[in-house]
Amino acid sequence: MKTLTSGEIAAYCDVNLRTVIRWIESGKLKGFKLPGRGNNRVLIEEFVSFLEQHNIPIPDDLKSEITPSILIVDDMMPMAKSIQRVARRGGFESHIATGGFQAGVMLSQHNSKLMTLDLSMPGMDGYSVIQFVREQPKYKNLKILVISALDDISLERAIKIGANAALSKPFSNDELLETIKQFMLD
Amino acid sequence: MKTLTSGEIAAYCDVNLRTVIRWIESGKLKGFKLPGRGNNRVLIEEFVSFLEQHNIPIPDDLKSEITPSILIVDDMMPMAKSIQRVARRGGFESHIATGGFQAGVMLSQHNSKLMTLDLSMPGMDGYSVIQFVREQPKYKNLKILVISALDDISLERAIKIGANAALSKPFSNDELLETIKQFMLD
DNA sequence: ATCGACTAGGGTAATTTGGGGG
DNA sequence: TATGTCCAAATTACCCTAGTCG
Repeated sequence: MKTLTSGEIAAYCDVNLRTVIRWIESGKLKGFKLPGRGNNRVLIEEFVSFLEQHNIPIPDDLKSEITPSILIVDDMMPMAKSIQRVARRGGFESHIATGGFQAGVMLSQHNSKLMTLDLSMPGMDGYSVIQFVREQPKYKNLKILVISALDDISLERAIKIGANAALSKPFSNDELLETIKQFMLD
Repeated sequence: MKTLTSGEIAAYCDVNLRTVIRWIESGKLKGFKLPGRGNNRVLIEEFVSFLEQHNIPIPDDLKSEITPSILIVDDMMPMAKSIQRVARRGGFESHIATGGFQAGVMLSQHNSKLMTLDLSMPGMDGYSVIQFVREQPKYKNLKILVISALDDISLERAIKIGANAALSKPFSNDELLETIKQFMLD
């Protein structure tokens, strides 16, 4: 649980300490008070969303806390690494999950904006993953990019049940990067 | 009776160790001192109500202590339902995940205290699930109960890599309930 | 131009929090 | 690793002034 003090926030926003305290006390910036004499603390996520709401530029050292990333779900590590390289070329951070369970856990641990999903992982039903994700309100903004060597019918089915796009293997790195960009840059 | 050290509380609240000690000594946070050098301990319930009282966000891994629930991971719904019935008989709330991905997502959503894991799910490597969970500090308190029809060697292996207990099928409902109680009631 | 309401910031004293060495 | 003590730094409350806007 990373928190910021009112002083740190004042420095980030280049305003007076008192002003920050007023933001917090008026509820504009959500925070909480320590038991002592009520020193204020603000969760870093709250502060970032506060900055976004008011179109205040986000300092670089805070950006890393919330950088939207890509979750690459593929049991074939070479393939996953290859996708990761392409993502990195586009300047996007990514994480690799080689199994369904890991994917589910990592999805909530990272601020994933896009999930690439290999449909034909042995023993993992990609369709049910898509369906399950689409039933979760928490992930309604998550983009799903299906990557598979299956036929077009299968890809269309994936799209129909909630995937945002599908790439059939083999595909060029440029194609992949373009698709990634499309989702990551909104 | 689960307790926290002052250091753990300091980490949870992102404040200095000394600050925590002062909170305890001033009575703001109720705790007690060990006979030896007077090291402080705080009951987990006291700490949670302290957090609530001061509107301090409650860390995820403490939430499982407040409303403990069970995550039942089994692809065979009848089996899962059966386990759930037994759990309910003991008064425990539970959720069912029929796939690895679902399990991973639900684990983080419910902050489960106990996960029952069917080792022999088709296409899902239970061992790698156990290993992965044990690598996650966030789930260091999660108890894993392996349920399987596999031989004893397999169950021992599961225990060795991090499962807390193993039940081999078939087992009686009473056996299961006893094991569940053991973990859920600490 | 003046007023009133509001927001931001300055100064000070009191308190809390944090850091180092034992 | 946790504690007690001492000290420095940060934070807060309170009272105040300056600026903005209608």
